[in-house]
Amino acid sequence: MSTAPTPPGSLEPGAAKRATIGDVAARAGVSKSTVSFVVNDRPGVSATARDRVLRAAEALGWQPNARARALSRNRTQAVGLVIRRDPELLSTDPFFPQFMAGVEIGLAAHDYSLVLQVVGDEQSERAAYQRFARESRADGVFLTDLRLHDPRPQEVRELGLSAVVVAPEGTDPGPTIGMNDDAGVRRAVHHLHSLGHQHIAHVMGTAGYVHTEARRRAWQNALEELGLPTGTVVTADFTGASGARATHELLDLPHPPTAIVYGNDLMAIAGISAATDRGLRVPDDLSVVGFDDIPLAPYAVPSLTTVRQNVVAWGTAAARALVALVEGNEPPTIDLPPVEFIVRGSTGPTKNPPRRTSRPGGSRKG
Amino acid sequence: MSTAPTPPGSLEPGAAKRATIGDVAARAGVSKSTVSFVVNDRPGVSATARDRVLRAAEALGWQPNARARALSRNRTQAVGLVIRRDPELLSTDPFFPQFMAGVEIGLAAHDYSLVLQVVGDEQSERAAYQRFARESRADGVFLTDLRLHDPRPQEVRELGLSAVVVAPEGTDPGPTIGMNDDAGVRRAVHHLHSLGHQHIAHVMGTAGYVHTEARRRAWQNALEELGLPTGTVVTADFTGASGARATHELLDLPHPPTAIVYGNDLMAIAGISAATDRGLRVPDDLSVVGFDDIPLAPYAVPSLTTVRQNVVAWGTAAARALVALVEGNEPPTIDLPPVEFIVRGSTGPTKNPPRRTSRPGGSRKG
DNA sequence: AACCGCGATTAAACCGGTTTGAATGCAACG
DNA sequence: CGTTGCATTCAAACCGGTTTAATCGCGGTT
Repeated sequence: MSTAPTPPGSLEPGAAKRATIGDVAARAGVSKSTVSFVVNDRPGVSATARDRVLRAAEALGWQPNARARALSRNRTQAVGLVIRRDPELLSTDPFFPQFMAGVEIGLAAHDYSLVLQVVGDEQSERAAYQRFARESRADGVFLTDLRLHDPRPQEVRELGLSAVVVAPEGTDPGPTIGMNDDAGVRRAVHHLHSLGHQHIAHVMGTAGYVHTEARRRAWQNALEELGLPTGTVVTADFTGASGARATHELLDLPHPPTAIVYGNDLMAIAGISAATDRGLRVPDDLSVVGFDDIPLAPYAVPSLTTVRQNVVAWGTAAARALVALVEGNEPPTIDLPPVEFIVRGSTGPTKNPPRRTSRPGGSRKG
Repeated sequence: MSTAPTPPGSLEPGAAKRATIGDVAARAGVSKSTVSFVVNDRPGVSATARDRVLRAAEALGWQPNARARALSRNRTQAVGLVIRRDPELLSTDPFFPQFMAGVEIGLAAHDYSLVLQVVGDEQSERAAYQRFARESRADGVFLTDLRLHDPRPQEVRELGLSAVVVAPEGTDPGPTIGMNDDAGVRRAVHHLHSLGHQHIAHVMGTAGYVHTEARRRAWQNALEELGLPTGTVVTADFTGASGARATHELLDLPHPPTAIVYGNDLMAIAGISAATDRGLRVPDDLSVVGFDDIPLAPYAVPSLTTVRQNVVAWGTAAARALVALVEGNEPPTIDLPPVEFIVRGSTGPTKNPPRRTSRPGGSRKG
């Protein structure tokens, strides 16, 4: 080993302290103001001066310090995202990773950063927004997982933060990004109907969320459109365990459904597992439709028919809208790709008349 | 209640200028320095003065402005995480969400923020670290997904960033957080051996990653320990498609394995799907072991035997270590929970002598 | 009475940018 | 030739904290 001159993590000797705007100004033979004007593309700088400044900045490897800039501009040039999730759902939920990836794409062109906070409960969530605002850590925030009568849009705006709500248009008076992804549910029900199903049940996700309710309503409306009798709905909470439980509940009914539309893929796959445990075969005895099209969906046994929404595109659109909002520009017109309905192996024609099955004894998953 | 000029909650979107340290000082009848000393817990302030300051801050709802503080302390009080992922893997990978959640827990006590950047390729990744450094957006970074001979630890330190490497101890000369999760693979092989398996193959994740290679080596070493013949290994890339492909490849061999240990759950579940498509039954004809214990693992059909590591705890430990590093404190001693090996339905005794099967015609998943 | 020592307190400099208002140079105009 | 107008340029104030060095107050010594 060498005579390791630097303790791990400390500044390297090579890292001479970074150049400042003053250094650049001195080298270019102009004032700090002129340098500032140049880097901010403001008029009133001669071509020669601009040239000298750029050359000097280049030579010194200078780039404006975001900290100083944030202070004097009173803007952090960062947006915040608060993620509230059950620990279990956190690592399966396909929404956030994709949304974040999309946000980065939308932010990339504008030199904004994304500040993240993961919280477990509502109280911490509120504290997170307050912190973004009070400590000036973000100029604006995304609001996701909107609930019915959600107080957050109002609250964060009172904190002085710009906000973009990620939900179908009309959910909130402020700017919203999102679309009626429940159109996918409608297509699912029509698909099942065309296969001959008459008893189509629904397993809902956590009650109270806008998207949960929207999916339930879409399912219900589709049944009405088709003149089918009112279906059975069971409330679950998006976890696998709840999906399995809800499935058993439906299959325990005197007249069990021949098809179930789930609020997400995780519950749907757990539903397949539950049905299989009871000796039912999917799709011969029971057809299953999920929602999300997680990467595992094609590899479920049988592969899962589901609904896919382009969440990355949502993220990009939301980011662009939020940046525009923060900077006081006109929000860009957004054009989101439509939802897709993907037919795989878990749906098929009704084959057998409903027959009673029962839950297998004692064994518990987990 | 006092006549505070800006009681919390009365903020109008536009107006609402927040109290500054000067306002607090004036209200408490002391200087800015004293206020600063109080909020930073520095000695040399009388109890009465401290009391008055705290009371004034409380009344004004004041909290130091992170932007100003960042500038004068030359420290942002934020740490960065760069996520590089294939789009497909992004939404299935259980690592990042859990790691991030853990990081938040570790950061919470210290008032640090987490700045995130999601990138697609190596070049953008490098640019992301440079940006963190040049624009002073983070004081330190986490380095995950370490590759063999990874240049990043060196590079980011040259940029003047503190760094904590998330990898088994000894992988890097600097501070590392992580453990030999490959011990789980060893237990998996022993488990399979005890069930009577002699032909245990391995489907590797993307080559070149430290954890990929560690798992392969653990599998190989375990075979040697048990005196079993050298097993077959196929390289895949952690995606479902690659897992299915690798599985077919193994089952096409003249002497197909009776058990396969996969580099992650996604590939393992895709492997079950592939085997099922060929008419094999899991675990009777083929035993399968995954890695990660994603929430879906219990709901695969059959449920998946796998290895679970406490990634949240890693995140917390990594965050604590990074904050200590940034602040020049002694890194805390870390104590990570051991990996767990979870036996479910996808592994069982060898029942049938290996028999030839073949891939089903034409159909493609997706 | 003059002096010391020391904790408490504060004025002022500083961090690195942005922004304002005034000064400068120069050409065109009356 | 004195003005005026315009494009450049820059010094200085400012953003809201932290930090340094000097000052103040006061009891105890000599």
